Amino acid sequence: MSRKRLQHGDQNGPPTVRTVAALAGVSIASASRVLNGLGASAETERKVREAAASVGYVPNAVARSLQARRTDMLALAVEDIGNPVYVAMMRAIEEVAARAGYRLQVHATGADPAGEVELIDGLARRYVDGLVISPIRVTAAHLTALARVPTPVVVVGSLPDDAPTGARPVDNVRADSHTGVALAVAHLVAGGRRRIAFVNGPLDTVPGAARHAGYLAALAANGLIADPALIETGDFHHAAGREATRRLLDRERPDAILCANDLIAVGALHALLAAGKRVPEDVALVGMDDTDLAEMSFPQLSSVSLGSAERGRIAAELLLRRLAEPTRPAQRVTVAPELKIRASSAHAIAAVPAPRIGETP
Amino acid sequence: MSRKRLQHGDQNGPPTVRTVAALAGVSIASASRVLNGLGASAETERKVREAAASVGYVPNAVARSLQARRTDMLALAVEDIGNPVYVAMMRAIEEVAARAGYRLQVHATGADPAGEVELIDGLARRYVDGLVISPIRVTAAHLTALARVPTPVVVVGSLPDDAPTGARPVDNVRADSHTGVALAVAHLVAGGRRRIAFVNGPLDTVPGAARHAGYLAALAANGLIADPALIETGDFHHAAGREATRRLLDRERPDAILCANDLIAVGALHALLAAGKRVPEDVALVGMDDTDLAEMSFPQLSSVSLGSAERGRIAAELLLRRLAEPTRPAQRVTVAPELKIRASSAHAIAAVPAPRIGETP
DNA sequence: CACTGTGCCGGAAACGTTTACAGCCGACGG
DNA sequence: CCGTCGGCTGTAAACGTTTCCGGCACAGTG
Repeated sequence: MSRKRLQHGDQNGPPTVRTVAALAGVSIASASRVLNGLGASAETERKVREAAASVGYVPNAVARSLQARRTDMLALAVEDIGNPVYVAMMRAIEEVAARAGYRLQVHATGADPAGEVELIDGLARRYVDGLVISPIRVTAAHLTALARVPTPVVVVGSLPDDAPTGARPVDNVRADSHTGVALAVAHLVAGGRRRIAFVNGPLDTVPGAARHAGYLAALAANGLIADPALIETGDFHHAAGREATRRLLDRERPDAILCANDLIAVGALHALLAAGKRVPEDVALVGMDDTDLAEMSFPQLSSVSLGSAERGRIAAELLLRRLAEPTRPAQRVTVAPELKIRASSAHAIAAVPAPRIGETP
Repeated sequence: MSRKRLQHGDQNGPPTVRTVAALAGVSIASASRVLNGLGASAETERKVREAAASVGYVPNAVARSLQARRTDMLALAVEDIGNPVYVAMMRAIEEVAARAGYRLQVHATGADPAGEVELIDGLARRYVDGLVISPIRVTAAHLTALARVPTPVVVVGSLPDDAPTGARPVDNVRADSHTGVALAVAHLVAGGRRRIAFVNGPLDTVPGAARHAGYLAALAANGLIADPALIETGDFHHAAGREATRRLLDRERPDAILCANDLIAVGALHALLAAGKRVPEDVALVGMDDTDLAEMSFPQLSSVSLGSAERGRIAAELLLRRLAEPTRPAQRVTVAPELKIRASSAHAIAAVPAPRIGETP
């Protein structure tokens, strides 16, 4: 089939600005100007608007993007878009983005570092104006990729302090797990608990490592000695939390359990109730992240909010700000943790504000 | 500032295919061909690859989209991207899309019908190749928008049967709430329950209406008479479920509660336990959607799976299929419900397969 | 030796916008 | 009466690709 290429005059496919211009009897420049609300005479304006309406003209976003060199789209990359923490983050980011006229694209990285790096490198294709990424492990490859990428990126989660702040400034928003854990431990101690177990996720992840360190520090700050037998690790999910707690209970008699995660905590609650323990009378339980799950369990779960939604909101705002102002210095924001006390760890003096770290009892 | 517009020869901004071509000493056509793996002599191939590597050339996705008239991007629009049902759906869609080389864009519509219609109409801007939308209420405006949109759309959820299957075929995947409710009721009846209450979401939503009708029909099929006092409605969330159940318990003595939703069911569980009821001994409890929550509550929650992930997967596949084959006839897929029996409704004969609807005991 | 394929190559058009620039025309001030 | 100015307008370039098509060199065939 040797059909000639379509010429401009043809009336195929959706109407373009030239269709409108031709119909209105003006140049495409004038048509474009009217359509964008720039100056034009009343007469031209009328003709163009009529023509556009009559053919149902809608501007093509891709062509506009090419010319404007912006896509009005942001991307979010997290390990698992089903994890409640990331869901909260995503929701906040979507909201900020939508309000600012940006659309949001999501990527599930599956915690594959190679895939994450590929994604970062892919930004050079410029299909997106900016990226929020929350890598669960940060490798050297991440850092070099970040240093050479031409598109603004905000990293949610800790970045090594010696990160090469390459040519491009990378904004960073992080949780303060360390203080968060301290709040929880102080609260449990204030409730008279002394054998405080800790069920953690993998130690080679950013949050796993931070929470482990925080736990040890908090025990010390409260004059307790860390007993390795009270520490269990699994992954960050619910089934792992249940198993880990089961192992723990077979071995020890903790009077409180701190979990690195609400998912783990819900699993722990399961194991505790199944073992006939009363919560909080026999064992107090505290989770982290303060996801929706915390309010949904019974008894309701005390949890340390690390501000997932807040971090998402801030990350999105930093990204927008950088898009507006590409050369401003890189910024690091740490959001303060907050302990939400609920039934799973209630005690007589629950109403007392959690003591500050460093106060030895 | 009256700086002259950049001319082609300049070496500003990121390298383009002309940069590469110039560097390799070939035409842009040849450069493009090599870069796309089309035919070229070994010599040309080498020169172009070297040039591309030396300047770190990366093709611009927007320009490519403009020329190819496709964006390799799909969109998902749901009321709330935080709702576990939609999260499951989104996860499945993202996976199918990613595997096929598409990216996924998400929109939270906030159940605003006007916004949804605007979104559908916005597809004419062609910033996306296809859309999966799950409107919680379907208005006439939705239907007319669907009929005129130039981009493939898959609707998840029921569509009126008399929907004008406009010029464009709209694929449709739906849950079978009706049968799902029937499974749950039959199971409860088989466990000896007779006063089966129903806590529903709003009746003017697609799922609310379907589940209500299913409940009435299932009671009738099992020879029970519907007691309006056993029916409560709220919204589809956890707090509403708790409140509704509280009201119900103040008034009635149900021996089972069926909830339109796992979120509602978790709220109901809360109210039951807080009221000192034993679950399932005093009151059996069954939710719907079989979200992750069901496994996380204690006791674990029986739930009717309506296949959210499955529906997402199918919707994505239908969309991809239609992109490949735009003119195939519209397809409607209904996914079969499945009752997952867990502790919250366990009974002596739980091992017996749920009786089929229509069998009167 | 003339003719016809066959591969490669480069020029240029096309995708659908926005916008710099120059031209035109009427008004207005000197 | 002339110069300038300001408002509109149209031409064309640009954003960065892909691809149609014509041309050219070379090999193979009669």
